[in-house]
Amino acid sequence: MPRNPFRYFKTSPEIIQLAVMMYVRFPLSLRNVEDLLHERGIDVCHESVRLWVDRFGPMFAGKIRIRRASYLRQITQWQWHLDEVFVKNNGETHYLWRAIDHEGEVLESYVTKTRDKSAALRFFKKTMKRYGAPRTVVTDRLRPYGAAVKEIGNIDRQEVGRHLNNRAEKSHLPLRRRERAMLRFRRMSNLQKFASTHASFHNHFNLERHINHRQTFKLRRDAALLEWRQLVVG
DNA sequence: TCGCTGCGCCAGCTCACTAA
DNA sequence: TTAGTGAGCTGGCGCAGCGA
Repeated sequence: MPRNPFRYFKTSPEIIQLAVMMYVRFPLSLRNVEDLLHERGIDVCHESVRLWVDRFGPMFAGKIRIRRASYLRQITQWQWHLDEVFVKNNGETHYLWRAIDHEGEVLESYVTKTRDKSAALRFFKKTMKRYGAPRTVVTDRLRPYGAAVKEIGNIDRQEVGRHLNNRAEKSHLPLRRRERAMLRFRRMSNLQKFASTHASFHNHFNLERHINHRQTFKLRRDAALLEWRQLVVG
């Protein structure tokens, strides 16, 4: 029988879940979330929100990943789009590697200090360990990708093109918005943890509003919210 | 023991002010 | 008009102390 992770917390799991969702999903600061909860008659300090996000964010993200696992197994072997983006971390430049599938689902996020062959190789192996080998890999012209793909033995599956990888480039935008709201990340471990959590939340709540009819979008939004609320129960 | 709070620190950003 | 500077603000982070 697994222990209830909320057993010591004085605040109800529903409120904790709401606060975590607000902070991770939307570009809000800890103090913004504190104010919004206060508006609903919930009095907590911003530090409690930080504690909850740190403790329960990865837990919720893990549950989302487990629930989407069967869906991901069906589709993720089609095509991967890989891209890396630099992120300032306490003044130092780090690189956030991300793998996106052909439907815009964020498969993996990985933070490294360098942008070389070994970093690309680690990222590849980590992603393939979780999802298996893709049919095709789309990358930009960054050389470490070619070297890593060659070492893995998938060179015939790599597609390189200036505009082919727009899907991956565009997928950075939500994280960039979030980063701007946070002003910066301070620690590499926090960046890695937040990037993974943010990706899971984004996958769950990304309902492709722009390509669905309003009615379809509303149904999918209700379903996502219902599933989200069941995470605490399940 | 552990959640929660309050406080202070640090780094980055914005904007008003000043000098050239 | 433009570039440089510094004060003030914002938000993340660390930590000590309180209370259940």
